[in-house]
Amino acid sequence: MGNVEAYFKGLADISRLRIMNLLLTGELCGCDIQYVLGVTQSNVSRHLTYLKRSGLVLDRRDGYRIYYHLAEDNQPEYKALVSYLKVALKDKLFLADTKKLKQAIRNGACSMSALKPVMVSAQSILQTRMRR
Amino acid sequence: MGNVEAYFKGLADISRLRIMNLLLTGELCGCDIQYVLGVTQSNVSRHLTYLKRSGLVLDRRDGYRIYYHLAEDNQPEYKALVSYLKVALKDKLFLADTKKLKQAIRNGACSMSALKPVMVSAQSILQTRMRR
DNA sequence: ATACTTTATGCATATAGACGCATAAACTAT
DNA sequence: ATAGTTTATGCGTCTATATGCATAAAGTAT
Repeated sequence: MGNVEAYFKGLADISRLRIMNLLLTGELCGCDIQYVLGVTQSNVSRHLTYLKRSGLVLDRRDGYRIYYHLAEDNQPEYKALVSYLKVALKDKLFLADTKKLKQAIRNGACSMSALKPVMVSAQSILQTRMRR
Repeated sequence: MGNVEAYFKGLADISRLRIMNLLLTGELCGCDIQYVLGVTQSNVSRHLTYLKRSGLVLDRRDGYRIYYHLAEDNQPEYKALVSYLKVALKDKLFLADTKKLKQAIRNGACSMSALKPVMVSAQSILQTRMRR
């Protein structure tokens, strides 16, 4: 499968578009993404696997967290795609997600807890809520 | 479904990417596209229906032919997408398709037969071949 | 009317995608 | 060791796509 086809298949889903929108703001761990999207953990994991398989996203492990980021591929195809996404992801849903992410980070969500170990992560809040 | 999501779903298939690549060169009827892609007529028709439903392609009837063309949407999202496609569709397959299309037109394929009614269309050649 | 060209669609089938639940796996912390 | 946090995956289910064949539908031409 060619790169372009893989890219489009990777982006042909609203959840994955929302994830890409969040990753445009920088590197994130899965629990941050789960918190913003409000879906199950397995759902986020599978979409991230799909994005990695499509060549759109890379990851790195840090402790028990895995941080995901855009592929930063040097190929002009990829750079042009990222430019397009920045223009295209302007719907209410995407803006709301970005806002929610920023609030979560301000409130000491997952991506901040490396600096503030006392804070609990976004996912742990979410899972506690779900158990009730 | 938002525009962007519909666009990506519309482009998440190699046949539809090949069709978009051909339409970047200008308006075409279905039989031209069928000839270049070398697939069945119902296959082309269904992919074109999908592209129309996604808002990527429009059509107009002229006699018993239907001509398909890019949507020429004024929305910046769409213009940026077309710009991206022009950059991204550079693989061998797409270049070969474009070349084959130009040869077919030179040889009096479907899209030329309005000017040269004596010529037979690309599809009629193809269907005759298939019948044998 | 009839034959011809082009396009669309009903039907059947096969594959891929999306989802939640439960659980495993990787790693940390005590 | 044991408990906790985060991520991945096996399983079942449901929906969406992709495809070809045959045929209908729309329009042309004689």
